[in-house]
Amino acid sequence: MAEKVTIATVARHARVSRQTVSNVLNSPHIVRQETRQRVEDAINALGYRANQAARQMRTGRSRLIAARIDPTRDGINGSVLDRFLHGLTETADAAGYRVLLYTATDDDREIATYGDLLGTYELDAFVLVGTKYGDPRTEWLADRDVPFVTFGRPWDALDAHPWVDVDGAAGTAQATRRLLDAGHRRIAFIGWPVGSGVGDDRRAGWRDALRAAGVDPTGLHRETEDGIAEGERLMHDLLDTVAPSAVVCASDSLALGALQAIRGVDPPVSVIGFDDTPVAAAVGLTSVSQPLGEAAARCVDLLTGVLDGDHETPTPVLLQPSLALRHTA
Amino acid sequence: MAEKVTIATVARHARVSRQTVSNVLNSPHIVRQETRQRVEDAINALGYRANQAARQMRTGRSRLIAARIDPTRDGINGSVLDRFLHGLTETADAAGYRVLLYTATDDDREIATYGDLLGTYELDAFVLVGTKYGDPRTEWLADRDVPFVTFGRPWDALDAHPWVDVDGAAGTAQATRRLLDAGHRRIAFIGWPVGSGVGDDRRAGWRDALRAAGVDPTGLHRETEDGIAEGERLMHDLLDTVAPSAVVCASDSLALGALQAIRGVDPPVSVIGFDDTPVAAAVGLTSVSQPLGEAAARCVDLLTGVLDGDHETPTPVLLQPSLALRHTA
DNA sequence: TCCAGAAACTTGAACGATCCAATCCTGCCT
DNA sequence: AGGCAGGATTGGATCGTTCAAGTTTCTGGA
Repeated sequence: MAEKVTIATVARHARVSRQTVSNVLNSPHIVRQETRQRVEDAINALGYRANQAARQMRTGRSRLIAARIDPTRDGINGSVLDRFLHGLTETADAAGYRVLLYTATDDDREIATYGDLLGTYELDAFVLVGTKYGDPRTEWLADRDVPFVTFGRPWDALDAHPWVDVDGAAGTAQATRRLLDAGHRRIAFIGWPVGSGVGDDRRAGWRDALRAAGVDPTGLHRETEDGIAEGERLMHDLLDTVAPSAVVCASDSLALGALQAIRGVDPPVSVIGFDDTPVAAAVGLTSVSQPLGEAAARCVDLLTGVLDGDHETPTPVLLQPSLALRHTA
Repeated sequence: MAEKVTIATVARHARVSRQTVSNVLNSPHIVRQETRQRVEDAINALGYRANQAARQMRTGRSRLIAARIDPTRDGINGSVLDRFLHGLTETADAAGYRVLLYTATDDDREIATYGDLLGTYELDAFVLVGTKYGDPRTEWLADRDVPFVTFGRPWDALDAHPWVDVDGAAGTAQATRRLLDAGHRRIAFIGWPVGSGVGDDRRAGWRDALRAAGVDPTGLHRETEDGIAEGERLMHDLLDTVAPSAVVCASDSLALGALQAIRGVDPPVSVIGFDDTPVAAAVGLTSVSQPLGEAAARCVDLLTGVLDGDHETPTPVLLQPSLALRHTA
């Protein structure tokens, strides 16, 4: 069994001191070219890798980023997180960071987990997916100067922290305009109850696009919790009352419900969902697509900016979604 | 700013030595009840948490488990990994371990990542999802005595390592029997090309169930790569040639394609998929459901067994799937 | 040739926990 | 009262790295 290769092993092999090896790794510019080469050769020859625990103990930095993985709720929108996490892992890796998972069933437990992760693992930063009004989590982290980024903008506009988000209103507006261009006028909207930032934003995009086209949106929208059954119920309600020729939904779950409700209706009602989930692709549902990989990459960018460099709060990033066209609209 | 709470702080507060505090944490039974209580009170009062880096440096154990997160491929089956990872994180957490994510585009890179993770982070173990014939990854890990578990049995039966799997054959057999019980006789199967362990296993379950019922499976199966379009194509082929009254599929993707192919066919053809993905739930597809949370939990069980205790190779675990009944069968 | 000053490199100490070996109690028995 | 056994407690060393401070080597100008 080969003995452990430490910085001392490399130093001996390259006939320099430990510190010089450390300098080659962390501040190469202060080491003479010739010496640096000798050390690098030794590192390669021995297959040396810096021990993260020892480094962390001295520097207090773990090069670990925490991200939460949720229980798959209704499942349809779950894959959004899945794709985001993959992007996050990939980009973080390239930046020399690793992603650590955690779960929590509610905000209190999540905050308790923060304390635990910070205390025992000395995590460098957190990535929060999803934000809401008066989010206690961001407040807690900000109070303790823990670096974090949210995927989802802060709806309070109280404290400014780094965030990345996708412009949901632009997405629904784009969807609505496409329906308008196709000749639709009675374009309904099925969304979430007023009060959720994301939901209100998506509804606003639809409403403003209609108004801009001179169409009165009054009475054309319905609100409910997310879910297929809920979407189906509200679509039936819409068909019975205002008889829209098209509908934009705040999620693919709702859109899927709407699709079931309009089965057999003639002329066919156009439906557009939101999130471009695998389900949408599977059933041919036109849907607003979020650039999740890009969003994850920008999250890492913001974090590394805070962690490795400038102390000023970086500029938030608002990404534009696109429309994945399929045969329902 | 409160200063850092170390084991020395706790010791001072409880009027004992550092070692006693360490004993309370690691070998509570050798400390007198009264003293233990005093130390525990101090720990709570100060909010002390053992620094993982320092512990790791001395013990060489990181209490970190690595799991791979794949790019979502066709997306439909992606949520399987999602749900597994969530279960893994939850159970690992309860056992005092954390899950670290990594990605890799091919086996060679994945193995290179193993070396990196082991060298710099001293990972305790790996969880591999999916196995294939002659998997180079398990070989590499086994050669180096790195603890690992696979979710998916070793198809070679060469080297025995701990694994957890779901009995795919039992799942398709159960699906097939349900169709037989409903009166079907011409029950087809759409699966993956011969040579993948998982695919062959699922086909075998269907075949054996048919034979057990005295039905000749010859000519009733088709093979293709996974995908909705592929499933649709092969279902059309089946309808044109053997005209089955029901079909069992190796995945929900294939089943979804089959569903599209039979639209309008009368009498309706029954379809059963595999994996019970969100898509299946959404479109009402009956599907074989894997106990993913349970599988993840058993993976953690096996790992902790290897890590914290006995040196003997633990017994593999084969879990039974169930049938999620919906309206397509 | 000599010296100042910079550059390059080396040495000792520290991070916070655990392990080891030595010491200190405490209760019990004679 | 003294001695002893056994468990409880203590100090010191250690893991591998980086920081801070010290020492040597190099460079160039008078």
